[in-house]
Amino acid sequence: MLKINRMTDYAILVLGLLHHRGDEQLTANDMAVYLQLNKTTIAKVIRALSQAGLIETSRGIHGGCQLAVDVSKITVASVVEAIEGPIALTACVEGADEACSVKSGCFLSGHWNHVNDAITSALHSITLANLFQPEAIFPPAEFHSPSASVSGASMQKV
Amino acid sequence: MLKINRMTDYAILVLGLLHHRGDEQLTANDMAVYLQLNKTTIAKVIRALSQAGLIETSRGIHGGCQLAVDVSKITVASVVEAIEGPIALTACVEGADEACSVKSGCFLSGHWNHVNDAITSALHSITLANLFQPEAIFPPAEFHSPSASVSGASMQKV
DNA sequence: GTAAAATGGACTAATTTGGTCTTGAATATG
DNA sequence: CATATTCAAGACCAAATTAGTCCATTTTAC
Repeated sequence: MLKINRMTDYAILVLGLLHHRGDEQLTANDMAVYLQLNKTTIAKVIRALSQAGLIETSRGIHGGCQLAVDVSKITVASVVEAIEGPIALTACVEGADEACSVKSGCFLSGHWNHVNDAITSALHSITLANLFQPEAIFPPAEFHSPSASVSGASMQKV
Repeated sequence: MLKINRMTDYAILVLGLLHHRGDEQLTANDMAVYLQLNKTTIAKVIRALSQAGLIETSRGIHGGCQLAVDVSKITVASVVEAIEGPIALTACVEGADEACSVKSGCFLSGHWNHVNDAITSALHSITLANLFQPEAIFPPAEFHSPSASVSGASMQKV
């Protein structure tokens, strides 16, 4: 269905929140409260983003998270890959973890790569800076936290 | 996960088979045998493709299916849309059946459209003719039917 | 009228995804 | 050093989605 899944959606909300808060270190708990999501769910997202190098985390009593990279350098593709792994629509795409078992004889061999490349470059061409409208994001007066079910970025089937 | 789902995969196999057979009318049963899939599953795919106008069907004792449009005119996007409905990655995209409930205040409002447009145009830019390599498709000597599980086009998570 | 074919809907099973829980490891503080 | 806090990691269960099957209906050629 070519849908963005919810965890990726959350990841974008998390990155948006970190961006909004600038240098401030936020804990998983802070963000869970703001985003009205479960703490461990946010923790999962944080871990994935941290492993992908998009955010920096520190443990301990004054630990928390910060953006490791400016939002203008973070593409939608990198967020998707951080959460969902390499972008590969089908088993026939190089780098997919489940290789096509009819490799040599497969009449689509190599051609899904074109489709996949097209998608990937489309996702690479859009940064989070493009996605976040600075003036619209997180109104300073009152922080209108989008809940999970009404999240602006919430995914759905295609 | 940005994956192509299995039904869409089957649809592409069906279209590939119809293309290979040229003018010949094939029944759902014929195709199910060739593709080693269940007849009713293929029937479902046929119905969707027929409703989308990509194939022509005729009922009755000598009924069957034929391509309604040349493969050079069929884009990957049109197949995806035929099977899965309008391409929309998120709830915030115009035309999605589940409207974003924080519309006015949503800080991502309108921006998912960019992502969605990028994906959609990527899928529109690739035709089935691009996808099928005429010389590699369905070797004339013996028809090596790719089974469901080993389908060249089989989907997987991304 | 009968057989073969698509149509359509309902239902069940399988898979995937999301969310929760528990345990462990790191770190600042006193 | 003990403790509280925080991220790390994996196991697990629940929910949602997708795939597949079945059955009855309609259409059409013979």
